[in-house]
Amino acid sequence: MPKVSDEHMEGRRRQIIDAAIACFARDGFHRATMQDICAEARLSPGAIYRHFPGKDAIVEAIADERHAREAEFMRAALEVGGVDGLRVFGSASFRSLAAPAEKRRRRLGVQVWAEAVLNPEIRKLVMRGTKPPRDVVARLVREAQESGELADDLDPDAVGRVMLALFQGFILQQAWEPGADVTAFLETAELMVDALARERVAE
Amino acid sequence: MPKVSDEHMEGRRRQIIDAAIACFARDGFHRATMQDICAEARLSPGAIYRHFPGKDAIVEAIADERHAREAEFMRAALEVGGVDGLRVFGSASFRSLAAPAEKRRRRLGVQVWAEAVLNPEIRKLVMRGTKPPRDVVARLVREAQESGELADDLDPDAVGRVMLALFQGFILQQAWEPGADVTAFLETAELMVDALARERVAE
Amino acid sequence: MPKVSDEHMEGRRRQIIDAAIACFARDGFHRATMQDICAEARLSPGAIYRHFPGKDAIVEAIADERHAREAEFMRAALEVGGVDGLRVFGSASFRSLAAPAEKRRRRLGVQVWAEAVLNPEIRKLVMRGTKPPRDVVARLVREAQESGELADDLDPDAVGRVMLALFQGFILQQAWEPGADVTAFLETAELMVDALARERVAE
Amino acid sequence: MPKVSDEHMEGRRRQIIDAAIACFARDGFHRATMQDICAEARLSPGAIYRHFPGKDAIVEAIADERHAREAEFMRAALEVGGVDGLRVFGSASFRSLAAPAEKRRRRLGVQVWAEAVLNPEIRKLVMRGTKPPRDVVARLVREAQESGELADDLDPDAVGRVMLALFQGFILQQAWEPGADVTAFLETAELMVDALARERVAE
DNA sequence: TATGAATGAGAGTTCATTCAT
DNA sequence: GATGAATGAACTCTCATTCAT
Repeated sequence: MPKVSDEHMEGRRRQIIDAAIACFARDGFHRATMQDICAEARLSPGAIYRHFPGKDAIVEAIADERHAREAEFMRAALEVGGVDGLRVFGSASFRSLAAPAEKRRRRLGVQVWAEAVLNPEIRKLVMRGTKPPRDVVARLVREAQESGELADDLDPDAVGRVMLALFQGFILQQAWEPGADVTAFLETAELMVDALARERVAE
Repeated sequence: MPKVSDEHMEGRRRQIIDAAIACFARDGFHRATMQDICAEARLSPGAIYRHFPGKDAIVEAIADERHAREAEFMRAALEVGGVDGLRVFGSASFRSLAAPAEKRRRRLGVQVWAEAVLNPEIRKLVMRGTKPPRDVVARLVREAQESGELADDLDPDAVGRVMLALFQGFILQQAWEPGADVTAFLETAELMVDALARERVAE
Repeated sequence: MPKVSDEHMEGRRRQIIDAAIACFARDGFHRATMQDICAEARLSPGAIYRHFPGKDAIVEAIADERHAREAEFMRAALEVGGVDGLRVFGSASFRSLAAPAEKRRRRLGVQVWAEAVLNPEIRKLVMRGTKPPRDVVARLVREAQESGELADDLDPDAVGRVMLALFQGFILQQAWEPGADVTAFLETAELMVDALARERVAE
Repeated sequence: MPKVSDEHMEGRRRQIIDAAIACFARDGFHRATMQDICAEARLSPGAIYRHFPGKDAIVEAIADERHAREAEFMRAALEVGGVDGLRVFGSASFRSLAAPAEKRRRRLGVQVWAEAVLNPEIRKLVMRGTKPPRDVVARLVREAQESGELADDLDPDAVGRVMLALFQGFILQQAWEPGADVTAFLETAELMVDALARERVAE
């Protein structure tokens, strides 16, 4: 039972992870019980423990999954390059999170962040997801500095952190107020980036 | 020791809240047990339940306390007014959170945010703390627009949200990496604000 | 401070017992807390523990109080004597319990009975209250047998138990259904006694 | 051991109820702890909570079980009918409770009564058990009145209550004094019924 | 004498995890 | 491989009782 079993295994993992995502987004990691996840996945506890050694492992699997989504944006941004690449990356990332359908994703994200503060294992996983985007931004900033689009005194890594912070704050605020004005937020963020670039051009 | 003063009562509340803050920052709301809080406060369960009807109430009391800290910064910023007020408010707020001693405060803050996503009561409390700073920023932006320091097409409320997002992302990142480069982050954020203002002046 | 203190002591005891009666009748012995009794008595725990060594002692004091009420009926019944004395005693006892105002007394009585099953101390007290009425009935029956009013084959002690049982069942049923038809019950019970006597006369 | 039969399920319920009956009869509802019941049932807390949502539910299940025992007596009594049916019902019911082996049952019964005073849910259940016997008695009395065996001025429902009261008082007294003279009590009660009937015949 | 804040053992209940079937 | 009944440690919260004031 080799190949079929592997596919089956993978299918079960997905089924469990999806159920867990639904439960965790709804109730948080601690209030969601394994029984809740079993019910949501329509699986028995035994079946779940065959695929994950415990509740924490499911949390970790979810934390591990969170990145990778932006890989596509990053590739596209790097192709464009420079300040325009920055803009592409920024607005693509924002838009991917702003959709109402992403409400669950945002709620879950905040849970993962809080857990990452407490649990080094989770933190490692989460940072494995946040580091690449920051590096992409830093690289784009460096490119823009080399081409004269941006001032040299900007710290590329710090810009990476600042842009990440904007995303994070945005996700958090939307998790609290799903109806918050998303467009104005994005536009304002873009204006700030543009200002940095435009003033350079204006010199 | 009967008939104690209100001061004593208030002192006990502080003692419990401080103990709870320590426990929650260390282990999170859900992993910290009432026994942990009792041990930390060197008080018995009964003593704690005399002052709070349950664990949730302590969480709420803590969430309720989180704001008010910025009140001083806000007052100062409004006195200065305009883009300079914005700068004062921004750097004061950042600096107040960047100190290593605030590590616990940052960790706890992230816990509260996650809880606010799940618990409407906590959310209400948290937003009662985030709304005034956002409003102060919006007011300073409007002043700056009236005096011509900032472009009219900036949405003042959105700027409030963007600045709040910067703080939040900053706290989160520092909660994960207490050694992250704080100065560069702050400088970059200030550069962005300056850019908005400078380009206006440059026109 | 001799006499004044004694009166005061006794007054406090009454105050506490009355409060406890109210609480126990409302919630039962186990659900009523010492705090409830304190609140009802408008006294502090310390004050109560000065007069009673513990909750059980209050229960015992109450169980101890329950009898004595019928002493007057018993005296009157013995004066009348014979079957008529039986009738006097029966209807006086019933009537004293049937009044709506005695609802609390009935509820409390049932609590005490249940406790008496579990607690030998309480049981002793309760039986100290039930034995004399049974003995009075037995004595009246013996009188009636001697005067020929009742058949000799009646067991006087058993009649005492039967009459006590009628009271107890009546109290219980009324504790469950305060609106139960009391008059019909009493009349039926009297008819049964009368039948015993009448048939004797009829011979 | 998954997917067990309904029989197994029912068996566990019995096991738990039996353990609870033993504990409650010994210590009362409030002093018997869930741990006691677990120990008596040789089951873990979790196993019990799979079958009952809480301690109260076990109490209710027990209160609900108490009736039904008399169903057989009632059927037999109704077959016989009239005053003889009354006698059959009475002595069968008494004898079923008088056996020393029923000591536990009597103790538990008194606990349930006390609880029924406080808890409407239990009361409803208990009265669902006491109403049918009362109604059977009332029906037999009516039959006896129609056939001239009993006087028309007897209130059939009140006779039902009186007979129930006799049982209840008897159970209570025996719960207090397991060695009380049962035979004499029953004989006296029968004499009272007989007297009512005999005097009618004698007219 | 009275107060009431404080104690702390222990209550009912939950839930991550196991394992016989 | 899947099931789900069972486990039992650990949780939050209660409340009879004490004792410094």
